[in-house]
Amino acid sequence: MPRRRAPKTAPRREARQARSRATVEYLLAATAKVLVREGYDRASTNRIAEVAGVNIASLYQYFPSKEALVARVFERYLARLDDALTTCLARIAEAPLWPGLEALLRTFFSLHDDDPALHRALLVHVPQIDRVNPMLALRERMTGALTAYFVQRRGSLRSTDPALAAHLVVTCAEAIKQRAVLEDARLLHQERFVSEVLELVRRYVVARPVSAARARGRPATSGGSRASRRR
Amino acid sequence: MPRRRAPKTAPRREARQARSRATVEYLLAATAKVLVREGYDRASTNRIAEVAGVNIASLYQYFPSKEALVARVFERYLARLDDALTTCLARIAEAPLWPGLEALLRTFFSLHDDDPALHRALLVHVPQIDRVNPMLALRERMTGALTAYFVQRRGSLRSTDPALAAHLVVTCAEAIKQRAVLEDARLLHQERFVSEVLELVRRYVVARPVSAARARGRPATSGGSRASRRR
Amino acid sequence: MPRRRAPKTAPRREARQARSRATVEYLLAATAKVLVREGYDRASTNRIAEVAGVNIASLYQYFPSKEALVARVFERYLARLDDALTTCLARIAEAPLWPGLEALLRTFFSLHDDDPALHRALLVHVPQIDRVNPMLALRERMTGALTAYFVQRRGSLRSTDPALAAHLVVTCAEAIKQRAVLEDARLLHQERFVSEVLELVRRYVVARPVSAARARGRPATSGGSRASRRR
Amino acid sequence: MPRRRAPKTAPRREARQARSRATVEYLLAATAKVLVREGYDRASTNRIAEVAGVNIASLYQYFPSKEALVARVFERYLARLDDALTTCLARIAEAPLWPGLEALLRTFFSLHDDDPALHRALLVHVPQIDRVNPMLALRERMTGALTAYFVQRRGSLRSTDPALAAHLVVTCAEAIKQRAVLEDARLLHQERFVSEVLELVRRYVVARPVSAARARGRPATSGGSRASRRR
DNA sequence: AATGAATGAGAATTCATTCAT
DNA sequence: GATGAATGAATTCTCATTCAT
Repeated sequence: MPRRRAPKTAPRREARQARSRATVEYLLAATAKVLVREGYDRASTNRIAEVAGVNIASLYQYFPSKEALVARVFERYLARLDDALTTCLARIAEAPLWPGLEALLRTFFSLHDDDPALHRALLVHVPQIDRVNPMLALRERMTGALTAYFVQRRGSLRSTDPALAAHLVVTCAEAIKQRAVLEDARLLHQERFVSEVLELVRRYVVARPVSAARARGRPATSGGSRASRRR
Repeated sequence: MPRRRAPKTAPRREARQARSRATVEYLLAATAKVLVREGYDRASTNRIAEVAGVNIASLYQYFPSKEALVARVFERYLARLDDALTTCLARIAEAPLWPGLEALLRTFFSLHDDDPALHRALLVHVPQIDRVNPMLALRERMTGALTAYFVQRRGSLRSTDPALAAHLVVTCAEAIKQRAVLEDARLLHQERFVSEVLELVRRYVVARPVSAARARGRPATSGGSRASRRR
Repeated sequence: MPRRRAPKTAPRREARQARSRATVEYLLAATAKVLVREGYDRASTNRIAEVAGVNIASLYQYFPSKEALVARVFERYLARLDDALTTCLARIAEAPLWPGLEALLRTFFSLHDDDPALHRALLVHVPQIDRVNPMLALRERMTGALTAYFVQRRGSLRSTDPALAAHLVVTCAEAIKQRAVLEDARLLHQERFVSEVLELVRRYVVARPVSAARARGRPATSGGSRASRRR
Repeated sequence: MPRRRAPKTAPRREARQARSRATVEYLLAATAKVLVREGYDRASTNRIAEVAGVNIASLYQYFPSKEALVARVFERYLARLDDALTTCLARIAEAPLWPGLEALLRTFFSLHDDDPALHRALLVHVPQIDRVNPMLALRERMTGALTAYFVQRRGSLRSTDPALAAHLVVTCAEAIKQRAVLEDARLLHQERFVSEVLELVRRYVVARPVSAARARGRPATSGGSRASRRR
């Protein structure tokens, strides 16, 4: 089993024609499937090609390594989340501190269910420090955006260190969601759970905790439907 | 590479004699070393035996699989943390809600540096859902203990769901520490960082946020030295 | 077919017990056989292991690569020649220029027939510039020894550059033998052929070409049987 | 890697049109380049096509195999040498034994530097017994021509076996040049080196070694510029 | 005539694990 | 009880070559 010292992840040849694009799709679908059913370690390139019904050599024409395949699957999986968060960030650009942040968190928590099993597999099996790990990139982008968001609302922010606050909020929110996905994804649909998490964040972030009544006012722009459900 | 479907982890034979015990020590030390230097995937039993200077057949006399070796290393690595937390829990058995919890958290954050590289390797490479993962066990025990702790102090607890509160506190604390270990272990020594984290937890946990002055009173029993350093 | 960038040739583990030594022998024999029958390119490690009746993994326990196997076979094959030449060099240490050189050349030409097919395969298929090529080493040693031999007999040497003379003599002798092995190994047994070659060398090396009669006097110490056969 | 048992080398289709011819040129240039830079083994048809900027299927439209490509490159590389030797042979058709032979050898030694790296790659990596190896063909032609040349000058020839003499001369000359190309191509430009080699041949070939003065007379027709440099 | 795509076959190498002494 | 040796089963990755459009 000759292992590459530094697994390459750059795409090899781009699929242009319809047929090859289909091949790539089969491969990615098979990767997800194998990842879910057999785990990262057992997901060999041969197995993936077999499940995809694609020749192993074709696999290597489009992906230079197993890592590249998994990274691509991961990226795709995160793309929706990325889009949703980016959209939400735009929407709350003018919102006050808390309603905006609440909307962002609700968006984050609500978008988890494309394929929970795949989500689990990706979280658990993909080594987390990999520079390629697209979740790291997303996390960093989010931390940056949130820091900027906090800086612009310094007046309402309790902490004097917006970057640190953003770091902690992102870390906690991600961890809470991650554990829920791994252990019981339904939690993320339960308003009892979600609002408890929101409370945790709000009390940390917002400068002078407003009265509970005001705090529970509807979030700025998004997640409204969900927010109203609470009551 | 014939992979066992269900990796065994039970110890095979008690190493009672001195020589046997030495062999086991060599093996565990080698496992840690290889894990750190080459990562989980590259840590083969052959390699470990070689580094340990132990015959591969002897390795299998004491450990039924690679997983068993790694699990044992992990357990050992967590043993100190486990001890410290258990001790601390005993000490704060009678303490009020916050000082006790602060002491517990400080203990948790301060005990991270036996071998950061090993810590990193274990965190990153060992699949996290593994039933064998001793960190899951520790986490569950801690969540249970904290739930009990909260139940006993219901009056001071803000949340009406002690179990959920414990879950969130454990999840966040673990995630924050884990990220620090992976990215910059020195953070856990910086009072600015630690007290920000404590603030996050305190505001969530404690019923009526006491004034800052009272909140910063010294913790109940342990972590005192560190706490006193603050002022 | 993941190819090593720099093929390793250092031996891996030495075979100590009788059983493993036998395994190594089988492997080397199989390497020679496959080399002869199928050529260097077709001689895969899998094929060699199969022919040897040895598990492929065992092969890799003793040899880190195909190159290492071939190099070992080559070394062994050259060992006899090396020995014979070294012995002869000792014998002619005190001999005059020509008889000594003739003895050396006769030794060189006569020792070719352990396994002509293997010889052919080695000559043809093993890339010649490979630093590992043991023939290069032998050639260099011989050139050095011959240079020293010439220096000590400067008076009788026609050329004023012993190193260059040695270089040319070694080059030509090797090439002539090599071509004979490749095309018609019997030539090396025909005195007509051999003495023509000797004449070529003698006329180049010896200062004042002695008369043919004297030149054909018996060589100093070795190769005598063969030499006497001539007349 | 499905290897043909008997690699075909016949050209598949005449490249009559301009574009086709250009394609062929690109392919041959790429073959040479890859051969030099990566060696024979690594020179895959895919790689060659890629470097040539030619579709792999087009490659197979003009060359039936990798061997055919390499053989064609080899032929081209030898064509100049072949031409030069043929021309020289014509020129010395009426020359006396030695001056003619000297001219031929000087021509042979002087024509080596089109692309030493390619020369080296071809010498080292192309299996030498290959029936396709164009150097064998050239060598045979030269040996034949030289035999005829010797036969016509029997009177001046020392040996009584012109064919054997030609064989030895060709073998030695080729070997000397080959080693020079592999180890230090500049040697072939140094008159000290070349004239030593010439001396070796002259003493073997010419019946009654003429005096040094006469032997160094200018060669018959070609290589004169170089020869004149000597004095 | 050219090209994008596909592929069967196989090469090198390693792993986890068990035997026989 | 320790050790040298052995091994079945994978794994990654490439090659020469052919199709289908």
